[in-house]
Amino acid sequence: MSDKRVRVRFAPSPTGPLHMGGVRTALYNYLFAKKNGGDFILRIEDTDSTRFVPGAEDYIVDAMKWCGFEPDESPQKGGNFGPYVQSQRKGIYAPFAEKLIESGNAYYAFDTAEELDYARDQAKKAGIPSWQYNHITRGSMKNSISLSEDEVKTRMDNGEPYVIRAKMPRNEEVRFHDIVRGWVVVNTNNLDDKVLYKSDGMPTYHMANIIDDHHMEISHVIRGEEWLPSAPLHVLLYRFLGWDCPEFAHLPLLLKPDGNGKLSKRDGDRLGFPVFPTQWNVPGSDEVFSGYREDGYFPGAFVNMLALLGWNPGTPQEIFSMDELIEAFSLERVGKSGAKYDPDKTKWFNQQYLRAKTGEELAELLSPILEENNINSDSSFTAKVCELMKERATFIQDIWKEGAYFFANPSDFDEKTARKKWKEDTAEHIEGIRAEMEQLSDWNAQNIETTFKAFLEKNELGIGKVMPNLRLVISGKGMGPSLFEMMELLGKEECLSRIEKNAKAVQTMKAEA
RNA sequence: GGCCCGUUCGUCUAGGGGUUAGGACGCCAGGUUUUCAUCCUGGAAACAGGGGUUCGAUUCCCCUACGGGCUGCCA
Repeated sequence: MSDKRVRVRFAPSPTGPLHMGGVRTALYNYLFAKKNGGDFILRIEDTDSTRFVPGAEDYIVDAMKWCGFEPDESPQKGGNFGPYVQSQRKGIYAPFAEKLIESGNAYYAFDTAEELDYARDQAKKAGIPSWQYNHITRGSMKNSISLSEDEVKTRMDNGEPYVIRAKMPRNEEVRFHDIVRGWVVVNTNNLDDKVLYKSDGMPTYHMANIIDDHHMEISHVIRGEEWLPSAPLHVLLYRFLGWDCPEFAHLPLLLKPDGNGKLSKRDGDRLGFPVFPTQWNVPGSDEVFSGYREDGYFPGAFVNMLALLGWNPGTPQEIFSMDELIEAFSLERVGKSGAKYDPDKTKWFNQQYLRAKTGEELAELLSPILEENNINSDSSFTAKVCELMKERATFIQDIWKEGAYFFANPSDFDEKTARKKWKEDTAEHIEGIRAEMEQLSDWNAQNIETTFKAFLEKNELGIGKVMPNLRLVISGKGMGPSLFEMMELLGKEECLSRIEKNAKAVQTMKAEA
């Protein structure tokens, strides 16, 4: 590693929402930059105007913000190396393409899309699965190497569309070091003459990438493994232009939890988990892709999970704040092999994060859900409910789903409990308990429990015979947190009224069954 | 097909020439609990295969198999 300032970039193309693999790439870039006191840059690579999707860029920015990390330089924020959108940098690329032509490392090519298709088609018929535009085939195509100087000039003068292709050297070993993978060696004979500059006047990724990374003084290129095959081309391009090559780190891919292949956007809704950080509504259609945010995950839990998918700190620690991640992160500890995504582990992370929050924090997060359900609840009461419920919840919604009875008298009663536990004499016992409790002046869990147990003893009743039924009339459920604490929280008046009202309701339900 | 990358429990992974191959998720069993959850204890569960090198290989090398990526005027 050189003594240059660390500057890294995350460079998505605005062709859709950023999926979790992309978020992880961005995260690793961010962690690496912050760990090394450097800059994290967001650059939008929109050189393919045909694939532009409205809203995608905003989505990317918002999603990163939700995840808890933001670029130091970006289209929104600006910076000293802008603009940060490639379509706005259009003018700077052409001279470098021309420079490559002059130095003999690139050439003009006039082949039309149809002609290229034809060549590929012919090759396929001859049993060659993938035809390449390379040192073998370029002589038989229409380009400034195969054509005479005059003909090239004529075509150009006539305004015939052309592209600029890189001219791969023959039989040369390209070696480069990858921080994750070590030395990678490729022979140029296996490389094709990639298009660098398109006929629409825009550079391709390969060209734009190299030029921008150089001008933006990017020190480390941290990107997905899918770029590994084109890295030798990039190394060559730096060399042709006489520029220093940044360090490379190619990250392993995120794989589908089932079967094979890399995680793709349709896997989530197929397998029941989001692949996107936040929900994505496909523009101009009703299609919606679910997001971690909307599904109730904490951004910290999501990011924590993602950080550990392909990287590990070398210690048993699993729960990390963003600052701790920055402190612990290093590219050397990034794994080499693809990681199958495990939705269960993500849930576990969320549970850990939920449990670490205070009742007050959870109450704050629960309040919109209460509002949706037209519940008006005192915030300190809500906080106590959250405190009591959080041990058995994975998501904030669980607190509502499992504990709605704290906020309103239940109208449904667990059938299984009613069927198995509610006997002919139950109503009588419940009423007896109610009467005893009515006498209680100091309403707290301890006293409620004492009173309850005294009643059992006096009437020689087993705890299992009465308690589930009492829980049933208080909460409508067969299980949940400590019954006495629950009753304390609900208050004397509410409990007594529920016992009376709900015992009758259960009785009726039994009779009807 | 070609090129490149990879391969430790089901999954995420630690480790690394001599280890009872460690942890986490999930799973199972027991304990705690009025119940569910939590929590505690325990359990099943892995070095892809074959050749080398070596006193010794899961670890180093080679081959095979398998997996993945790339193979566009997409990024």
